[in-house]
Amino acid sequence: MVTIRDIAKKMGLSISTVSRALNDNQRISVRTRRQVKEVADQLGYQPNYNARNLTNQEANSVGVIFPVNNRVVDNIFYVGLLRGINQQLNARNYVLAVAVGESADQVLENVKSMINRAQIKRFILLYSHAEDPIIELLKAASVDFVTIGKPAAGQKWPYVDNDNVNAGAAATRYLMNQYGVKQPVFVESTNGWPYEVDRKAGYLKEMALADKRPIVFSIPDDDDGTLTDALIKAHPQMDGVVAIDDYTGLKVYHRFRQLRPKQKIEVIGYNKSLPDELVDQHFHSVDLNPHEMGQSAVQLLFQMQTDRKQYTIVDYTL
Amino acid sequence: MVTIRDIAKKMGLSISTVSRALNDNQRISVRTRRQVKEVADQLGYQPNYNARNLTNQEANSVGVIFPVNNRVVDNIFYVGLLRGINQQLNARNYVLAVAVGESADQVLENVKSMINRAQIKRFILLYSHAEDPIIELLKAASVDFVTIGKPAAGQKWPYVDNDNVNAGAAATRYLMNQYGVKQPVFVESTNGWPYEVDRKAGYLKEMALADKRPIVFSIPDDDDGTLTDALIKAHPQMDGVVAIDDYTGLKVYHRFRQLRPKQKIEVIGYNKSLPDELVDQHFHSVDLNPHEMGQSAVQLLFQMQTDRKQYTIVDYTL
DNA sequence: CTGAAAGCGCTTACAG
DNA sequence: CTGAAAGCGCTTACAG
Repeated sequence: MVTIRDIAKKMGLSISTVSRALNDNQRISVRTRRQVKEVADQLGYQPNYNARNLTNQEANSVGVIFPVNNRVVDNIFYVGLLRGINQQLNARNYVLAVAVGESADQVLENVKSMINRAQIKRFILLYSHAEDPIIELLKAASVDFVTIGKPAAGQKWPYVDNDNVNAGAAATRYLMNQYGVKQPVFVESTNGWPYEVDRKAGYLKEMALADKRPIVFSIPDDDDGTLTDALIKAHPQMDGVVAIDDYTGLKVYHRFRQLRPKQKIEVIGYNKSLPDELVDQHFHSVDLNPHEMGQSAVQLLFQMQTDRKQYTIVDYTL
Repeated sequence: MVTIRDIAKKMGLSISTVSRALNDNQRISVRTRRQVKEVADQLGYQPNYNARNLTNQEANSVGVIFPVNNRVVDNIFYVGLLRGINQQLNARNYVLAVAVGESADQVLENVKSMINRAQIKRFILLYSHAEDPIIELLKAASVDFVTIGKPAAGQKWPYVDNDNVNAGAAATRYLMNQYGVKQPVFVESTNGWPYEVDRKAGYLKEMALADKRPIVFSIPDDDDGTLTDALIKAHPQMDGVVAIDDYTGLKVYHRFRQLRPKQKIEVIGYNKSLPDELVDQHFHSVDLNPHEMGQSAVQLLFQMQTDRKQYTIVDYTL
């Protein structure tokens, strides 16, 4: 292993100078800096992260925290985020460390260990929940973090998100304009996540603009189909669905097909969870561009101290 | 931050003794060990990983490497693996570091940096490809690694896998016995991955046992449907499909539905990529238990030096 | 513009 | 059974 000591010896400089040169310290002459870097390259020098982190009292890692109890289809979205995040981290010579577990306690322990033992000072949460013990921990520890998804009303922290009000309106418009849907229905869960509130607001706005009566289904995630069926039956005029996500959209679509096999319906969800080849042509999805969201999250995380910038909005694609 | 020095001072011991006691060194009396640990707990001592890693010349991290160019539906499987892996890593006070990128070169650079700068000595590959430059790098660097999926014929390294021959036979039997399928067809890609070879062998074995004529479709991943359609048309008697994976299975299922809407068909794929609520009741899937595979991968990775154990077989669920 | 020295928090060979 | 000391590879305040 070649160290800065080897470079120093070879060049007849002190290790202080070599260290400073490699870090582009202004106090070292441009010429020396260039020479040191050349020799470093030539010797195949690679900085030892553990040594640097020990001195800096800070790891060059970002902790990426997964939600507990997520749906498997959402995993598709998370890996998109991971790719975007890691692309930016690599460019900064940072390492992506993952915190994921079966229970909130497991993840909490994982994150504690990242903070206290690994000395990780920056985190990205792949979700945004109100009253999350992880968020409390991160705040208490005074480390930087960014969430994917904006915080609930009354909370405030840096985040990356889409413009969900617009995305809700655009999806509604899409069904009406592209597919001639007369009576789109909005389907939400009973969780009331911030993005649900916003997409619904967009739907309601668009319905008002089109002078149509809005219809909202609130279906718990664990509904076995009974409630979904009842709601479909209660609204014979529905011919389109704006679903809060692909999972919900596909569930409603399937129930609808069972109940009214002959009748036409267009459904749109969010997340682009499945490629077009695997879904029916009447099922659509808004792409939230996870790769770009991931990249933006890192950018936000690394410019927070200087900018105090609070959020980034990423475009959706329809 | 409390360090071993603080514990030593408080107890009137040397830091050597404290370090040894915390590491359960036999040379320290059981009594002292217990006392040191008690005081450590009481003070809220947390070991500094960067310091330890610097001394040990080895990071307490495992690099988890994603494939390039995977299909998005496979992401579901990868996150399952990640959860299994991290559960075992947390128990060992290890950190999960991810290598993922858009191109083989990006990932290669990422892994190089993990080896040379972060001093990571153990890796898990979430895939198993022949002639992979990453594998070559890991071998050349003499670090330990385990792949998910067995190596191609002629290659040899430690891995975790299912018994794919059995899984191929079981899926074929399942269609015939549970759903009365008369003529199951096997659909593979043109990639020839080891698991394809094995699942096909299982299918062929089962067909021979049942005294039926095997039919194999080889469809390139990028087929736009033309070849799939042609093959379906050429085999009017097919009433069941054993597909190499869920992606392929769903594609064939959709084409079949378009071509012969009235005719009954049962399809089975692999990976349990989608929850039951989201797929038709005639679509089935073999669960490869990624969570367990991930756990086994870590166990194998940590007992390699002692056992020279070469692989672990994890059960599938049907 | 450059260097000598201290220090980050551990582990472990050597000594007793 | 325990301790003093060296060392892992960096960064940086202090000195010149």
